[in-house]
Amino acid sequence: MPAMTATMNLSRDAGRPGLAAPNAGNRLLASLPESDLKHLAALFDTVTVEVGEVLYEPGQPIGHIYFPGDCLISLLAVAEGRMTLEVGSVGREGVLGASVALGHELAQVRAVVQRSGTASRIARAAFCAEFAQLDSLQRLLYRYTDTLLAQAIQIAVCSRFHVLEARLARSLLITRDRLQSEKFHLTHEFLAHTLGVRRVGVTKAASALQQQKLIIYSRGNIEILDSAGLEAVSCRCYELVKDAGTMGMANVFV
Amino acid sequence: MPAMTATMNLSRDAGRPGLAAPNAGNRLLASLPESDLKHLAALFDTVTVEVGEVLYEPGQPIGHIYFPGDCLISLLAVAEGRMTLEVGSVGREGVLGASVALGHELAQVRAVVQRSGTASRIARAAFCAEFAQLDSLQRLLYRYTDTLLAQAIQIAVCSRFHVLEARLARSLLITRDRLQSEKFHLTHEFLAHTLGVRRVGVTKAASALQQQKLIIYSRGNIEILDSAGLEAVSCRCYELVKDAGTMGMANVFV
DNA sequence: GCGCTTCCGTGCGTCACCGTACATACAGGA
DNA sequence: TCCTGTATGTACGGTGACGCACGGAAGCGC
Repeated sequence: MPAMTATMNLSRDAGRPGLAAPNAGNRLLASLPESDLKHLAALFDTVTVEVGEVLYEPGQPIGHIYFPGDCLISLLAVAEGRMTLEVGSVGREGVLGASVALGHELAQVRAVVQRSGTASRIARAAFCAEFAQLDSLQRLLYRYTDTLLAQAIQIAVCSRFHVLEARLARSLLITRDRLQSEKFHLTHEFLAHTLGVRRVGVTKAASALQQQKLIIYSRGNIEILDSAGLEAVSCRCYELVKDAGTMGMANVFV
Repeated sequence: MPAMTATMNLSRDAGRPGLAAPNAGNRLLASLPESDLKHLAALFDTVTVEVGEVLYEPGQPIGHIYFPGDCLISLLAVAEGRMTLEVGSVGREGVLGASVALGHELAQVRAVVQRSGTASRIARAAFCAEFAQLDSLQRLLYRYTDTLLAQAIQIAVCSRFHVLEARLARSLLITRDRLQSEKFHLTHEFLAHTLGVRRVGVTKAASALQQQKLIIYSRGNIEILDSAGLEAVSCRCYELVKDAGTMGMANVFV
């Protein structure tokens, strides 16, 4: 059982110079009309979240809605016991917990910080009130929820039909895309949770990828050596999820 | 390879007496404000769809948006080859293809008629135009998309972690709830597609359920004998999906 | 009654992944 | 330097599902 600390490091960000927007770099918020954005600004905190932090737990009430800046949140669906499966991830293009505005007060999935960073957050009551009034916000959230659905569907088929090695390759490629870096930190243990398999399973698959000189890793520090080769062994789900994650947003963020 | 006929039996329904609403009994449409509904009425056709009919195919452009009346549509995510997995189903409480209004012109999943019946449909262009103007419509669709997401997530974990027998039981219970009947027609072949397994796998699991006197079946005619017993062998996903499908709609359809 | 299609049942070898247990290796603090 | 925790590697029997193939049985049209 890994250490998923539930501690919370908050740091109020009282308007840095050069940072015009009151958000922490979240693109969903940034694409709101200027007037709506100003109106919302006062209701937001900027917080810092750390790797491993658990923001939501299934069945627990949602206290705050998060608009990630440079952090990355992993959405883990939880079956009984310690069996989990990543059904999506939320970065600066998205939002976490928006469904409270539709009446779902309890979280359905576990939300774990995959990369630490900042996020703008807003209390539930305030968010619901604003949601009811701002059509621009509703529209954005609808659009984003639709892309989450597309992701979840693709992950469902993928984890049902594709072998672990291909799924691991896909997962690594997606992580690379999101983090914009060929090197990142992910232990086999963490990957096991996102892929819904045993840790040993990840070790076997990862070691196979390493023997093919596609990746190299040591104590959680993973580096992608051969991006094209990795795509070759990965399933097509990579491209599908990748496209769904960006294309859906295309006509919003021009 | 089963017969999934792509034929299309259309039958224009020019306003039956006693049928005040211009929809075919769809509750999503019914919950729109009267004024909006009247405005939409002229744009809709009422069509009849038959079991096995394929309304959408992944990667193919979406021509019409369907608001089911008494028919039931199964959403099958398709991996390469003939591997499919049901990620949700759409009845009178929902809508099929609404995501075109968000710019997704191509279907992501296969949509197959599971029970024949009527549906109100509208052409894509007309739908997009209305969507842009009617806030009430956007709001409803957002809410429904959110419940679809909840379903898809639950199905993803379920098909990853739970054994076939439990998943089959869950699937049968959900079908019963949707069809409001202890008896319905579903072949092992069809179930195999929705569960993402071989037909023989379904036969084995179904035969196990039959030996436990939970169900009885013959040539596609399935009857649930012991509802409680079936719930016992099914996974908890049944209740979760069931709740998600109704509770999300609670404060709309009072 | 005959043939055809649909639907269901069974058997067999293979395989990916599981659960568990144990071993090694590196890292950082005391 | 030791020590403890984290991270990774290996091994082994078990099993649920796979792919394939074939057999039987029930309905339907002719």
